[in-house]
Amino acid sequence: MNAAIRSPQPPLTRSVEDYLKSVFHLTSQGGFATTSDIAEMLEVAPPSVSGMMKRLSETGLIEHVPYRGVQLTPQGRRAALQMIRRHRILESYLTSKLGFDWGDVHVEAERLEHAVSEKLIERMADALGEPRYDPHGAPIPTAAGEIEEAELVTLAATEVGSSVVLREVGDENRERLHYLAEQGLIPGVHLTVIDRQPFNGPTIVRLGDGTTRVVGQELALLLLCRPGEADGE
Amino acid sequence: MNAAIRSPQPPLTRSVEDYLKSVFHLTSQGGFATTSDIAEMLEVAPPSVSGMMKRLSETGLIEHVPYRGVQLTPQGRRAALQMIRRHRILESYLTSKLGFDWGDVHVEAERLEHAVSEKLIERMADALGEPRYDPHGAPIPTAAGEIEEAELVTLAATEVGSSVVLREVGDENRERLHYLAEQGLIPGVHLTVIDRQPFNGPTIVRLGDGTTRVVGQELALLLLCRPGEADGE
DNA sequence: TTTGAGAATTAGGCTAGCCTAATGCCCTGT
DNA sequence: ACAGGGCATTAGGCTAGCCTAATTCTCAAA
Repeated sequence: MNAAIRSPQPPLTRSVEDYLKSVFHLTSQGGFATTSDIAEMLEVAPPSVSGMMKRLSETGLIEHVPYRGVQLTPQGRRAALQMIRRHRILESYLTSKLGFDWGDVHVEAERLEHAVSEKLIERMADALGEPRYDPHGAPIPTAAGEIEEAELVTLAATEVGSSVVLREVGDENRERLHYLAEQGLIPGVHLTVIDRQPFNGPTIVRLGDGTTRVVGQELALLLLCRPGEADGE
Repeated sequence: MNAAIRSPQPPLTRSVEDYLKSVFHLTSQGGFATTSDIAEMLEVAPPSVSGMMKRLSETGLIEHVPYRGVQLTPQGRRAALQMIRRHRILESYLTSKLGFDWGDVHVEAERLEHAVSEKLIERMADALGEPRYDPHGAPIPTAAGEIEEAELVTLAATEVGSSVVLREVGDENRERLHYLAEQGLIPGVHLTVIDRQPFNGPTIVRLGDGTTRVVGQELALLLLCRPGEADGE
């Protein structure tokens, strides 16, 4: 067993790194990542995914159950978390130190994450004071490969009358992020759920300053909240 | 003429960017860059260069005179200078803002220069106060694509008895750069050329603080100096 | 003026990643 | 129990970049 382990393992290609990240995200709720989900996420054709999955399972980064899907091996998970750490540290650095807008950092980080050295990432993390969350509120894996798993619920699923804290915005679309920031809907803000219209209608929330927002279902599904009155961070 | 120009020109690949940089450096003294020089600089086989030169001349980035060599077209020169700007801004940023050693920044910048956006480079340049020289003293091209051309002479070619200012270290080797820094031989320092041993022997210089250094020919060829008593920068 | 060394190019092959078209598998609904 | 839809996989092809081996060109020296 484990014939796939070679001592000086070759560095991963950009493509491989992207595939691993996709599988990580698609399996974060448990279960398998399917070929077509990966294909859609990476914007490639399904046969390209099949081919890559074969290669990755040969090198021991994923476990492939034909016609069922894939999961990361511990080795694959480690690599994926490293990429996610890079991505989120980069996003944090670009916003904090170089004045980038939170709607712009994703694409920038997406390219840079494949080019930065471990050393550079740790210097950035250090300069930032070892941040635990990126600008969108997503947890940053530690250098050791641990990631916080919070139990968050989408704003669309909160109970009317309850109070929640917006913890994370699960989106990377520039325009949507700009809009949300304008509305003051950014990680850390306290929300009281005033009402929700039926038939997947909008959720109405009150912010800390007493103003209200009407949040459509599409956006409400992206706003991940921690229930309860508790204070943020 | 100029059928090669397409309106939405495709982005250059990493390889192409590297070839253009090589040609730029190899032709900086005028003349043609030869296939084998490019091959050596990029550590590829000569036929790979021939193939790439063919492609690049088809896309109008270089001018290829078969069996003679290549030169950059204005378009190719623009692209090369952009890469060099990126590289040198990155080196400057890494040393100034993230505490990197001047011996380490080259390899890091070499990877990053292909992944950074124009916007990021300009933010970095801005954060640095639009630096004109990188940590090794090399001039940074402007965003508009202009680069300073100074008339420098290697320390090995200076006149015994003259005073010079060390302006630039034309090297990217980690160990050599560390050694030079230890010796205080960094851009900006004033040197008086005390003596030079015959048969390509070492050059002996006195620093501003009165101490002397014995600089072997190999290193002396890398130290680019501005002659005369004039003050630095 | 010829010749041969050395440089450049052409010929032919390989891998990584992608594609489309063809085929195969799985499972649900009748 | 099986037919068919939908997803996955295999088959076969393409490009960018690299390689080695074979060939061609250039130029200087005899």
